[in-house]
Amino acid sequence: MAGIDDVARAAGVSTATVSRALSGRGPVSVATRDRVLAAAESLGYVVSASASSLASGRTRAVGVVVPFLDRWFFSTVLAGISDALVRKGYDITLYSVSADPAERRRVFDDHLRRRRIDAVITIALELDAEESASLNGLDVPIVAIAGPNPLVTTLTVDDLAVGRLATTHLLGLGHRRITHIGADAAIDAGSTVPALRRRGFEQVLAEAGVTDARFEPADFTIEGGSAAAARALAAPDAPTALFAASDEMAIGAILAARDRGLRVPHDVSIIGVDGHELGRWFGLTTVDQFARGQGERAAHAVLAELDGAEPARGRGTLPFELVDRGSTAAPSRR
Amino acid sequence: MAGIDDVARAAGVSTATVSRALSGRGPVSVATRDRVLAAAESLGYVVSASASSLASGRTRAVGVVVPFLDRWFFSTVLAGISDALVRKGYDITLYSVSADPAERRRVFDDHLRRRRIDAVITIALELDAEESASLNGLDVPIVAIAGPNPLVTTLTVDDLAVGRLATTHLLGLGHRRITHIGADAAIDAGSTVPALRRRGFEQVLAEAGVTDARFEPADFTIEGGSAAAARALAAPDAPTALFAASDEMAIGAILAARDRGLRVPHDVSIIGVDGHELGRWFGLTTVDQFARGQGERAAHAVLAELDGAEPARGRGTLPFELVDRGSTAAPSRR
DNA sequence: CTGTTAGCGCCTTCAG
DNA sequence: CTGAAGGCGCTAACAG
Repeated sequence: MAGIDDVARAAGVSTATVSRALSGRGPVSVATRDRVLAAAESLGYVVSASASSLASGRTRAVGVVVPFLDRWFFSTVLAGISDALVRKGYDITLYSVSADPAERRRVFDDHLRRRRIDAVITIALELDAEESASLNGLDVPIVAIAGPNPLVTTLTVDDLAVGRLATTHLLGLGHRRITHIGADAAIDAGSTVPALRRRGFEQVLAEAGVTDARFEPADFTIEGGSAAAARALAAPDAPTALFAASDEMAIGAILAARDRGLRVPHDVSIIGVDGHELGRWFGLTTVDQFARGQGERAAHAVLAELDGAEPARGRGTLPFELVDRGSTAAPSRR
Repeated sequence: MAGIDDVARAAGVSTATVSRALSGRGPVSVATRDRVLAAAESLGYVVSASASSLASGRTRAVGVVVPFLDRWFFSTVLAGISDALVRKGYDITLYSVSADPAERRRVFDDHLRRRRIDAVITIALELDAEESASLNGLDVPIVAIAGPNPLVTTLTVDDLAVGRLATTHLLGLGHRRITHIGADAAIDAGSTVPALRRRGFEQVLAEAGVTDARFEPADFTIEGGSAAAARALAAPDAPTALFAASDEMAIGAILAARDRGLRVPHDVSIIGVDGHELGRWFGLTTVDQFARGQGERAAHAVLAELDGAEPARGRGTLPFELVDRGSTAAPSRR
């Protein structure tokens, strides 16, 4: 494998000049640069990441930390990040943190601290104080796609508003008996994404004078959503509408409704959150949060900081939008 | 950030000893080792990946190359790989190659050659000769999860047998008019996964004396499968069964059948391939190929080679299995 | 078992 | 604009 001195020799210059020509840092005459580029090309020279990193402190890699790889939202955000980063010549180092606390600690205390990355993006991770500190200690740009976390720079959807939007939509159609399907977190857990969506739901209901804010816990899977919906719909005074905190749960709800012989939206309206591609096939009305775009935004934010931009302190705001595909309508009964 | 000499000083030994104690390579007395470990721990020392790689040639990272991140099969295999690798202290560097040939070349000619990884796993990539050569030139263990490719070590499902199994199942139920929904590749393209599944289909049909091997091309998405099924079912002499080369297409086919008012399996039987988790919700009969397990297998294969095992030359065989969930039955008409 | 001593391959002042 | 030279932080012989 060719090294930098092979290129230097072939181009008749010093290794310093090769380095400058190839990295674009420091002045090199056009003629020299072309000669170097040609030599590098013909020798198939590619700079060694470790040598370059060791000498320069830059790695041309971004770490991405996710809690799940095999769920739609995460792989879609990841795809967005990858697109944007590859285009700029960055590699992605993937850190998948499991539920196991010991393994999770190892990722933060060991893997992430190997100085292998120039920046970090976390996706929907609830970082505790220690983890936030550990990330900040890396001394690299960090962007968290997540609910607001005062400890790191975040890019976040206003999930309170998301919850309000979905609920307002149902209320506007005339629904009064509405069940929210969401995470089981204690509502006062405060700022987690599921808690915010739920609080938005309750706020709007309260403002409309609806005192009956129903709730069924579920785990953000189709299966969980299906079970939660089945429980809700089995009640004697069944809800006329379901608001699920994710599209996967909403799809589960649609399947559960069908199982009970209920037509959507005639017998029960269902709305989700996410913009899952599958939603289209179920005619699912949802609050789209443009997952892929979130990944791209995060990547751009991180790249900008690496280019010397001011770290976007605090919170960036991510867009969301109601997409009506027909799974909600006015209630046919009261 | 603490360096190796800080640890050496704190433990009262040389840096060489610290290196040996921490890496486990080379002899160190238990007492010394414990002292070093304690010092490292209390200083929060983590070895620098670039310095260590440069000196040792090892990176403790494995590259994973995928064509898509946001499709179920790929993210599921990736999750399997990640699980197995993280447990051994390896990082994953992700290379997502797009359809754009120029970008694709950059991944093989530039990114992968930065000597940032100790091994490579490719998922369902059809490598041309140049790309295979490029990978082999890396001089690291390579495992390709893919159709047989003589140029690199592969871990492959016998997709001819998969095609035969699905078709035999339908034939056994009494179907004779069967449409295969698969990739549009010319059948003689030979050894690609979709081509093999299709060939298995045609072989079994021919052996049973069925001369009418129907085919509809599609792109492995729900949407494509739906459109292909719609075309097939619109024919005057409509098929009584559909064999889709992926579960996503099979789900699309189920949706298309429903759209036409057909009941599955009463009016039309449908079988897929993959073991997609969603299949359960559609009662989809499929040939499961255990995607997550494939990732784990690949990771273990690569780790074994890194541990000095002989490269498993040639092809490893991956399991598959018919899972009957009820979307196939005897034809009700002829 | 442990310390000393060269690098690993490249980047980056510092002169020229 | 270009070259010389000293590290970047760690590992791997080689002695002892």
